[in-house]
Amino acid sequence: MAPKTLSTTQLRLIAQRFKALAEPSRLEILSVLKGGERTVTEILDRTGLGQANVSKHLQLLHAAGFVTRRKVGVSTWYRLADADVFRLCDLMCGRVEKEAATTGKLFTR
Amino acid sequence: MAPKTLSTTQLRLIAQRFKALAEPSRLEILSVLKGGERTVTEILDRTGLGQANVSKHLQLLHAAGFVTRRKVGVSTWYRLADADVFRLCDLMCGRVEKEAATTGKLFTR
DNA sequence: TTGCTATATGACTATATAGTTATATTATGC
DNA sequence: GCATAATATAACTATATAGTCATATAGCAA
Repeated sequence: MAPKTLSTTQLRLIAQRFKALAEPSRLEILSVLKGGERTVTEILDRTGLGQANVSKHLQLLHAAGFVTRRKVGVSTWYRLADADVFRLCDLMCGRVEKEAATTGKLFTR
Repeated sequence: MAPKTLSTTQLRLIAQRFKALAEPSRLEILSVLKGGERTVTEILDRTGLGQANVSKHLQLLHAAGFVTRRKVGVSTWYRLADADVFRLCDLMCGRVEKEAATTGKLFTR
């Protein structure tokens, strides 16, 4: 079972994973990967982000365990590691929507 | 129902909330609040963090909607806004534990 | 070999923010 | 009024990192 209090190390590890989800660009990349396994080039095309930038985001997401990858020839295919990303983002998205409902409406775009 | 794709604004709002959970000190504060409503001074005593630092973290957590507060006399009592923090942290904690199980064991402390 | 494509990485800049110190605010008691 | 306590905030420093540009690496084709 889970311990009552978390060690400093555990707090750092958990915070590090939240940080991986704490950037709009990375959330956008994950959103693309929600559609299925993709190459880096496909992610570039669908997000419009810079190549080096996407590559670094993918390294970070991989280090955080949110995506897996496999190399095929000259390409690298990335995919979501599991369904936790959905659960986490859906929870957060629900909060934002709920707040928008009380605060007023979400600005258009 | 949830939209298929998220707008830039929504991505920013969701990322901002993840960022609120992306710091060990804030996770520690939330962990303290898991034990119930607390004043700032109580949080200071239990975390050992600096006063100004805790105050700023609490402002941020409040702005992100994770905690509510009420003033009583000269004190401010903070408490968790809802149970989402548990769900989010438990999900992340589960990931860290699972990874620790495969990677090797978690370093002691 | 040369050239081309896909991806990764190093160097750099600009920005955000955690933490600290000092100060301001606000409520209470005398 | 004044003093004290609890909390918030402003100014500052140090560090982390998102983004960009240039370059490196690696596979494939001719």
